[in-house]
Amino acid sequence: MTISPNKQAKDEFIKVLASALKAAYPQDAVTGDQLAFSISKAKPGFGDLSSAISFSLAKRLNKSPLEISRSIVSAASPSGLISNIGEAAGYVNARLNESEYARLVISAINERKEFYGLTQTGHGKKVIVEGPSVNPNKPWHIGHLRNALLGDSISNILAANAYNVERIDYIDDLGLQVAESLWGVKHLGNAPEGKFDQWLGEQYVLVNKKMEDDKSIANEIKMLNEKMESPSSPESDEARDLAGKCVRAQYETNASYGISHDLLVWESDIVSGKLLEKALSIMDSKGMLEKPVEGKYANCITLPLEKAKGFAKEFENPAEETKVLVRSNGTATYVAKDIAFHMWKFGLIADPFAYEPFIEKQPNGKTLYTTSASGVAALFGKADMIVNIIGMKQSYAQLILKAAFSMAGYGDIANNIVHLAYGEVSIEGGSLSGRKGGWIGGEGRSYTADSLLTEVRKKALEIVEKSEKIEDKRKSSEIANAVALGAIKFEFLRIAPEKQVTFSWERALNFESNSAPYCMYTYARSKRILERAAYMPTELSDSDYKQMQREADFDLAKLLGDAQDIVEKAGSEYRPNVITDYLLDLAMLFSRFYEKMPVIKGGGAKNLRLSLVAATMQVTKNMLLLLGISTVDSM
RNA sequence: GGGCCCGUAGCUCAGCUUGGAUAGAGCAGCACCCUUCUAAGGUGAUGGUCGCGGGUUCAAAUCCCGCCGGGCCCGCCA
Repeated sequence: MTISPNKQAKDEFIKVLASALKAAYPQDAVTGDQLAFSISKAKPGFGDLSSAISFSLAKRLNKSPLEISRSIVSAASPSGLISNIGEAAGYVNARLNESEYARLVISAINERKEFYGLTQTGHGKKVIVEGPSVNPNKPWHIGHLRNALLGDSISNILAANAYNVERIDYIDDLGLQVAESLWGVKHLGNAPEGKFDQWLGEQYVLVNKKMEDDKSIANEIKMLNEKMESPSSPESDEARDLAGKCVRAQYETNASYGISHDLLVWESDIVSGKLLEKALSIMDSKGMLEKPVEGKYANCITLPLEKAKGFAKEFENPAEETKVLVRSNGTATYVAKDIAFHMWKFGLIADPFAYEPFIEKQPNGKTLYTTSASGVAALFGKADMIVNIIGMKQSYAQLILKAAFSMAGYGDIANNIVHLAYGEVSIEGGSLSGRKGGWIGGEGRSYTADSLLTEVRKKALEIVEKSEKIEDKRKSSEIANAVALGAIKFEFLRIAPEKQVTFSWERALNFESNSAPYCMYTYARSKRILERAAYMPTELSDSDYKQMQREADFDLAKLLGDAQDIVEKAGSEYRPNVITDYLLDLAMLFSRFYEKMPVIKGGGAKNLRLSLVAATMQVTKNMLLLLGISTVDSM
């Protein structure tokens, strides 16, 4: 496995520093880790890499940072990728051998192509990413879309870091929301029309309005919900059937956004598979549970939280010292089902599920499977790590989940559950409440994921149709679609997950700078250059590399050398915005290069610049793909 | 009462995990650049008490403590 050019340069700088330090201060050992830690990118005008090691040694050596840095520089002998060592204000600055470094970067990209930027960090460990788990009784609104896009991108990024990723979508077909919708379908007397999830979501809003006037409906629905919970009752079949229709419609949205999953897990299958009983018996055997016969929690099964006190601050002084897992009426709470589900995810409970295909062919070409009453056994679950893409609101519930594993003695597992808590999406002056219908919006524009795509596509098509660069007009709608998808995805993913988002049509419809279309545009421009030049990849000679100018040419090469480190960072932090930031830097640097540096008319530098253009294209494409965004050849 | 997240330019955001050199982008506004590889672009100028106050440190947007403002949670809802 190749290590990243950036790391290679850093390693060589460390070696140079280490031997200089040994010569200058033989008595004082400095570890490689310390040196690695001290190195960062140099500020513009100070070379390429900087070490702040003199500052951390100052006290120990009882010398000023300036003095130390000078001693290091005079003892240093640059070699390999490091062409020069200098000193400024206590920093030790290194300059890279431009030709050698660019050669390293360009040949790595030429060699690895679509695999350039990928890492081995995950070593094939299995990770389950769960999301978006939208209730199966309404269409996706833009908040669900944020969840789905984060999940999709994080899955891609983890896969790029050599994790074996399984994408699971949990379907809560037994919730009160489905009961309400089912009641509506039975009693409102409306016939389905249009996209089923949209229609069902509207019924749900109507039911909630009706409930405000007629309190008795709530009781009927509660009874309906209890019947649904008992496996193989007519009501449970009806609910599953209704939810199934809705999920199929929701997966049309999935497909239009180019998102795929591996498996649907239905809450009703968790119940009929007796996961809960198995989970409770495991917890009982660890002595974690209580079954009070009197008092507030009479006839419940509860999880006392005293033992969780050391696990997190939240449990030190809680309002409620106990979490109910099974209610006095015998039904399970959400947290109980989630604990059971996670025991299955980690393979602590033998797999009771049967599986069958739900959608034969998704955007990624793979089949979507579902848990079901009939079907075959398969290899799902048994993960080493779990990433749950779930809103910030559920932080406390996710914490109890982790604490439960910790209390059961599975500390490793508790540490391997990652809750990616993302901030809520709201709209200007309102919320996206499913119940109240905030997502329906007004004036013909709704806040569903479907409607967003339609609107953005319309705007993209207007612009695309004006473009003179698109020779084949039949391709216009295809291009507009790619641009619209890119714009939407980028706009969500560029914001750090934990931030709240207030949706704005103005920003959603802006395709300039800080956007996917900007990155896609630089790709299309590059593509045109290579076409015009009838570019064929070739090995560059020493004299080609000698043509390189530090500004623009080398800056670009240097940034291209960071791709692998960026992918690794995005993966370890579960932050797609690390990728969007990098892409913007790259597109910006390329745009400057494009303005400043003639490529085809670049004379002696033509070969080198063509290679740089091709390399930038490849890296842009690879990184956009991690966000689920595809490129177009012209726009 | 307790806990979690956020607060950086008029607006939308990076940077904070691991403290280091003049705090970076984009949008809006101002002045420019298409006979030259796609102007969805580029250049320049303008715009900042990094919420406030302490502390630690040679060095704080970054770490610690305390406030203030916004959001969320602490259910036999999911």
